[in-house]
Amino acid sequence: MPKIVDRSEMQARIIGAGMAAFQRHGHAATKMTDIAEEAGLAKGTLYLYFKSKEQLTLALMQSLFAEWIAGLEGLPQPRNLEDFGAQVRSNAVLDADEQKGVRMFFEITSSGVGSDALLSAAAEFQDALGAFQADQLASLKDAGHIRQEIDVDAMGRTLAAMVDGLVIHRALFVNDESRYRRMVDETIQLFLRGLQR
Amino acid sequence: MPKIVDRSEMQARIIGAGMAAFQRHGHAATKMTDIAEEAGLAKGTLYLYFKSKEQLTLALMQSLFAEWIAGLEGLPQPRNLEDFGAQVRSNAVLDADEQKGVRMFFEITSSGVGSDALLSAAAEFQDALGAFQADQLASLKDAGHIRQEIDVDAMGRTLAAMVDGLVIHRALFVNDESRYRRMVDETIQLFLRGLQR
DNA sequence: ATTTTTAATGACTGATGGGTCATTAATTGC
DNA sequence: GCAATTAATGACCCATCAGTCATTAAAAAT
Repeated sequence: MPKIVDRSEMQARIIGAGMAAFQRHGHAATKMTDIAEEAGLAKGTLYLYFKSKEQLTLALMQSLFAEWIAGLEGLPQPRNLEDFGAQVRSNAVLDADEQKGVRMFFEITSSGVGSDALLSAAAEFQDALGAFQADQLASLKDAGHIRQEIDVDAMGRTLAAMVDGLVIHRALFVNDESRYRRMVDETIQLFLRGLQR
Repeated sequence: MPKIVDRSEMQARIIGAGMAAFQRHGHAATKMTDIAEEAGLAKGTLYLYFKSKEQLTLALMQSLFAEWIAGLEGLPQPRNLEDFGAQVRSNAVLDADEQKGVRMFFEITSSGVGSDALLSAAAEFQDALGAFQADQLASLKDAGHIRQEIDVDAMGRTLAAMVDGLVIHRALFVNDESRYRRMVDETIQLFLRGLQR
């Protein structure tokens, strides 16, 4: 006799709406009402699925991390340095929506919103990204394409950080697309030269 | 007969207090009262010198940019690649206070606080940083220490972005000091290898 | 010392927005 | 259709905080 609802489906719907709202107006400026409206629900309903804005934000970010990590899973190991460069490029060149996502990511992580839980989730995510890069590097190293003395773990994490640097500059400071393209080109050159044996 | 006060000195005092407060608790969580208390003033007094929190934030950031840029002015041109690597290292390795500053910088720029004015000031600042790096690279290029086909302008801006990537990862995600040191080491190696002719 | 002028103050206001809950709507089983 | 149960709603509550302003303090000039 009870009305039955798929809880996790509902949560996903709310998270999707939150994503859109946060990306449009920023996290701080987004009201719970905005998210509700975006999701086609009333504000009170949100609180049946998340007990606070902070918790919703945490769940949203975790879902984003999972999505981003999943996007890497499918990628093949690079056969050579050119492959690797192409992959770096595709990580660094983002469309407008992805740029909004990056901006949101850094707004939320750099303000202390979800306090500890969120920051450590973000750190874990970055570690996973670094591990992915390290894995790619390791396969290049095994195949003899890069110098043997490279510490692939440290370098993988470093690459993740440097690509983040590019990407956040694109999202915040570099409006000119072609200018950014040149930056990415220089980056690839630097990487290829710096890594090759 | 009037009581006379040095306006810009007072503004500097308030900006200093704001800096401390923002770094301690984050920009969003800092109340005007906190800043006033830090400055040893009453809240109302702040409004005699800045007409809103937003404007105070803008002035604060501009002052921070000026300070950071001034810190570069004194630096000598690198005589060789080792010099350059050492300079990159000193840009990337920050003490706890500087890390707080970095976090504040990205919190404020990635939320849309000062809207247009602040973002374009930040973009201008980044351009100045990039130009500084470009200048350093140009002198290395002239002296024949790096490859001639490098586009020093694009590469300078790129270096600024990549160092920002490292630095923000340190401020937000990498707690382990020695781990970060390894990342910086790998970065320097990559740069030196990638740039040298 | 007194006057004049501006600086500083902090109690107050008004708006905002996160979070609640009594009420209403839906859905399911019989 | 009806009863039972849970879902959804949005008006309401209330803590917070940016910004104001009548009042008080300070200092400069005579």
